[in-house]
Amino acid sequence: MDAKMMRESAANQSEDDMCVRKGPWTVEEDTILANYVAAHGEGQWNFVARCAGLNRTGKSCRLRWLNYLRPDVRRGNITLQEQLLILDLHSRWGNRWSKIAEHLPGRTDNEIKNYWRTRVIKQAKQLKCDVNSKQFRDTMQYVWIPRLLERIPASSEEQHGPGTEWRKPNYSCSPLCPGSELQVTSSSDDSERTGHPIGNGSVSQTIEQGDSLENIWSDENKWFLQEQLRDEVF
DNA sequence: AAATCCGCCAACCGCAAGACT
DNA sequence: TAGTCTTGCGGTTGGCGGATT
Repeated sequence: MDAKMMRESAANQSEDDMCVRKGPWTVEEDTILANYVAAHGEGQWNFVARCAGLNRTGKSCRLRWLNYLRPDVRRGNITLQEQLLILDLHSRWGNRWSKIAEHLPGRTDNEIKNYWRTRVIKQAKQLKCDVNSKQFRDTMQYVWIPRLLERIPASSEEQHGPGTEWRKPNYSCSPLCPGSELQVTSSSDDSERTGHPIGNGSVSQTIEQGDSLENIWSDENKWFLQEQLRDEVF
């Protein structure tokens, strides 16, 4: 089919948009879409939607295929390695979900985005800081990422042979930004749960020139942060 | 047992960029 | 060059199911 026919087809589609189906996909729809893509390949999603007899938009078909039906889509929990990679890549590229997803084979941008919003932003809220703040980034870089590295058994590295995307990042405590302040706020629940006398309030520390996180945190601050993070999924 | 809350995830929406006419 | 359409991306929402009250 040439481009002209595709356009005519697309033009006719606008009439059908009035009664286009939305919401969850049925097994029948999945089968139709999967069979059609298997026979004709990906792309031209508006055309696919129309010719496969699916009362869906092209966008909806594309999304369903990429996020669910594609044979190489990986399902299940995000592994520790994947978590680490997401944190690492997000620190470099920000919310470039599709770019990050390129480095996690089988994972979709949607899945990574959901992971970030449900897990990482939740952690930031618990720490009462903005997810884009330097405070949170430092906490991630100097606390969570090292903790993840500790939890990844050596054997798991063997599972990632040559040619795979996974690599163990080399993190070090570089000097922090002078003048910024690290702060963690606690609730009475924390002291009740842990028995530590810190109680309500917050701990904070202003960063001086040349400081690294390791040497600026007092023992109490370190302890508090560890307690905050002790049971986290990270 | 019923009601409510909350986390997770699939799917939708709006926008921007690029291709095409 | 302007208009139209497709594709891809990131933000947001709604519903489901498990946990809690």
